[in-house]
Amino acid sequence: MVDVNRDCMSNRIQQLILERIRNGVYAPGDRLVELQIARELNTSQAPIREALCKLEAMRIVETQPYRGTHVRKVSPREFEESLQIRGVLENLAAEQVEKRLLGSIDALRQAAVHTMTAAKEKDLDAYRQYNLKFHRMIVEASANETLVMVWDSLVPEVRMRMQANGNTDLSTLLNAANDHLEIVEAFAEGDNRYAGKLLKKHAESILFHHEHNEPIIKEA
Amino acid sequence: MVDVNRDCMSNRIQQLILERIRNGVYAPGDRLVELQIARELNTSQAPIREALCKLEAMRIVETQPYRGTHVRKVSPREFEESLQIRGVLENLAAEQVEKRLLGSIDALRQAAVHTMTAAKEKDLDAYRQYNLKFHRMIVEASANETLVMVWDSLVPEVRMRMQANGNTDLSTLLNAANDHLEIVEAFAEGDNRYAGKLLKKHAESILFHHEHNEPIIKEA
DNA sequence: TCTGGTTCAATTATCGATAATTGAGGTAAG
DNA sequence: CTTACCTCAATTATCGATAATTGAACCAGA
Repeated sequence: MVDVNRDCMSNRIQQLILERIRNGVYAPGDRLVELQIARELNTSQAPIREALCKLEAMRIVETQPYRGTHVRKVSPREFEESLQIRGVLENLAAEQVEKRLLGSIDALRQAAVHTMTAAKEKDLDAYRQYNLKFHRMIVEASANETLVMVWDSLVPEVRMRMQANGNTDLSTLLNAANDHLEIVEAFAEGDNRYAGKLLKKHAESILFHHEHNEPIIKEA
Repeated sequence: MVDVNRDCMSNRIQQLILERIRNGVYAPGDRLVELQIARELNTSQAPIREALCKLEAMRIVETQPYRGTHVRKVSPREFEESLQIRGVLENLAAEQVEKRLLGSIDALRQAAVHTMTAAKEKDLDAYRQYNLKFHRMIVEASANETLVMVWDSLVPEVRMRMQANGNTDLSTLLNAANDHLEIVEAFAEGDNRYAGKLLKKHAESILFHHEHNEPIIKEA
């Protein structure tokens, strides 16, 4: 029995569904039937609806009146758009990173190193984890809460899309991990502006790889 | 009796509440009691909850478990953060605007002219309306749906904050409107890159005005 | 075959009632 | 006077049941 300890039922359910989408239990396009989940979790329809409502807000699922809720599909196009936007957001973040916040430069470097290790070992899960951590650390270091929120809102799409297609050949990962190391050093030298430019280029470079890599899964 | 014609109750209610927040019927910080609104609108609690859930997703209101929902207050800081982010987003948008989409260059110019007219006439409402239109047209012209969404998500905060404080002295508006005209001409000449830079500077300039203009209303 | 209508099961949207939680106010011990 | 502990009214979270809507299957007439 899966059980997350959170405040209200609806929040726990939200987490549960999110987890299932991550694990592929619910795949993009799948329909989520409220009463069905309710029965399974021994609750009523209400908390399920709320959970789905919040997930819709996160753009993880899509709901149409009287027609149900589906796990959202992220098109290659949308993936590319998100990536590009993340690029400029991270560029902005980097420029705003303050010295005092770079006390965590070692932690950042460590995350970067971890992505490299994961890339070499072809450990995709580990790569994703540390990649996410690396980028988020930078965004957080900007001390710009709104920026963090907006950035966060774009992450699920990227993750979902990465899950969906196989654009993860070794060279792409290695190049990306190498970018990370360069970016860390730019920060270490206090050249935030340059770090920002590298981050933007980093995003564009992944974008390039993606565009020239035929997606394995076709959209409907 | 206010009545919006939309599909489900919850959507209509969402629109209604949104309208009331815009009109100041519900002010920032106000608490929205579910059953109270339900009684007023002759519905049950459920659709109200859903409407509030969606508004929370839009970051118009804030909800804490068992502690209710309040109209969100946008701090000067958050306003500034949003503005800055909009700046880089619009910069990106401008770079992506395609020629064929600039068939609407006249419409864009018209919006810009309207902001100038409104500024001269000190018609704040009109200014807001055309300012919003002007900026959104550019973002839309990028043909980047994700960008439009992210940008949209930042607009309510700006509006709410503009409503809350009085940083609208004539010179600020006139300068801003003048920026608009310059931006249009950059687009007209096909120099999207330059237009993008102007847009970013435009945001920064408003930011500057805002930072050096003591907010009238203090935060709690 | 096609088009338009009809029925029906499945599902979402809404309802009215109940359980759970909070915050305010009171109260007594220290 | 303060702190910890109660009590209770107000409100949110959840429940079980019902109304509204959809989409598919079926059917009849051109």
